[in-house]
Amino acid sequence: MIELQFRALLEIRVSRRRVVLKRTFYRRDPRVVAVDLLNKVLVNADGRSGRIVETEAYCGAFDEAAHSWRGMTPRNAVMFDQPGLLYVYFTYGMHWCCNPVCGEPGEGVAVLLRALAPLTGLDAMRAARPACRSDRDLCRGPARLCQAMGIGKLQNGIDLISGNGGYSIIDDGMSPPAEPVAAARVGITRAVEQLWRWYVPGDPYVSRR
DNA sequence: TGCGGGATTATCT
DNA sequence: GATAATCCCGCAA
Repeated sequence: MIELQFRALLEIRVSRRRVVLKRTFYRRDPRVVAVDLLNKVLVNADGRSGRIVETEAYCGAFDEAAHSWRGMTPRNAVMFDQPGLLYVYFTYGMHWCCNPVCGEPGEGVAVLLRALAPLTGLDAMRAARPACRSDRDLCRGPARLCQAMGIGKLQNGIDLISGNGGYSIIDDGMSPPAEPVAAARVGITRAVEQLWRWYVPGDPYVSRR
């Protein structure tokens, strides 16, 4: 009986989270979503989790640095799909990076997750990143966090809101920082002047200061 | 602590 | 055929 009540409570909580997250992603400018995602928690159902401390917005047709800038291709199709899906892409011949999709279906906008502060499942993260020397570097960088969290080709297109793909983003009550730092995006050659990277000021897990 | 170069392949021109 | 939303290691200081 008690367990049933607990379960019901948990489900209400989870569904509230989903409502919050749906509102976070749906019909919203990726530059707003990028700030909103700071201090939220990326969760793998296997127990690994980390707090999002650095993000970048990619703004579709009017952003020359976005994969979606030239329109839809097989690779970037998920970016044009429903908000709340995860767009995962392969780059530099060996790395995976992940982006929650936001905005309106068809817009092609998303937010690159660039760094996490590891919270739980550190042993699994270390095992997934044998080359990593320091826990500080486990999730400090977009490809590092994917490797640590177990995100790759198979996770392209999973739904973060339902959590059916094994991953979700959770609001555990911590608000985004009052004064997020806006900075230039990393590793791009076009639209470099846009300050569409944001991070938590002073956080040691941010990839570049 | 910080820099420079090599790794390695899907994707698009 | 060139490029890429990067990482890691070695070396210098």
